[in-house]
Amino acid sequence: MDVDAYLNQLKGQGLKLTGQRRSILGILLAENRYMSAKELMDRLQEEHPHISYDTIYRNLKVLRQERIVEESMFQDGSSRFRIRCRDPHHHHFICVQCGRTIPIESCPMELPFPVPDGFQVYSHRFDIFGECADCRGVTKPAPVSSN
Amino acid sequence: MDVDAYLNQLKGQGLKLTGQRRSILGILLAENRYMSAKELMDRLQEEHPHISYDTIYRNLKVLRQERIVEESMFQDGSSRFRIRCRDPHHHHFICVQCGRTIPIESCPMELPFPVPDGFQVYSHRFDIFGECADCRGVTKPAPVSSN
DNA sequence: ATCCTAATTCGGAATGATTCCGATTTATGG
DNA sequence: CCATAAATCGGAATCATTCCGAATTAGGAT
Repeated sequence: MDVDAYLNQLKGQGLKLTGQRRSILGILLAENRYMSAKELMDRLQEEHPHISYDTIYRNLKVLRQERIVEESMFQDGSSRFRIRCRDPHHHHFICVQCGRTIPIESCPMELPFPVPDGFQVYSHRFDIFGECADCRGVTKPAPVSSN
Repeated sequence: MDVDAYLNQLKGQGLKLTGQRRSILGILLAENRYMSAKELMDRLQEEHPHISYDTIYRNLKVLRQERIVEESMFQDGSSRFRIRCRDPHHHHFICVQCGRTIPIESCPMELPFPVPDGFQVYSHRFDIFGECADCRGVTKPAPVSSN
């Protein structure tokens, strides 16, 4: 999927296609991994020297509402953002170094455990944190990240 | 397990048994659920009107290192703390209202999925967020959830 | 091409959780 | 009761995130 498809979706919602918005989308699409707001800021300043965090967070929120971006709270207490996976699964191996993600081929909700009486489930999360082959400097060929 | 057992463990490490430390342990043991630093502050001020956040966080860190307390990053980006479960499992239904936890009777790591080549697993997390029967004020069985 | 207006951006201030720091106090072994 | 390392306190600092008011801009209508 390319930037234009997403831009069209935004336009359809009456949202404006600003340079900042294009850049945020472009970076997230190119990187295809979890990024922090600060990482985005550093990259965005190349093209938009005066961009503010407000703009970054505001756009990330819009993109999240449009289901283009997904957000995950990391262990350090800050959010990371990435282009949303098109696949239905929602779980990843996550490299704590580079933010790369690799899909997990199953979902724990498939497991047959009992839900407590009266408990209303809203959401769940399942993530496996670690270090990817590249970041570990392992000699083997690195698995290609996707999704 | 009572407060004294934990206090002995701390004493064995050359740590001092201060009133603040006792109170923190006492509250966490009595509540037996995830609590925020602020919740602890509110409760602690009853006995220690001048206690500081520094003291709370410092003690929580010590207790975590002693494996007495466990910490979990919640979705709002702030940490919650609770007395560590003695059971080996580490997954919970978590009520987003009151912080109550109910153990999940399985662990997703039992599932047979492949680990990517060269990926070194450090940790994983699996939590199911929702609302418990008490907080929902339910008398009846709950509707079935999804996801 | 120009206008209009809602959407967006900007910079800086505000917020909230958490940590740091220097000065002071305290638990505990001897 | 002393010595001293451990712990506390209050307030300042930090970091991620949000808020706000004023200024700018994208995009449809004229």
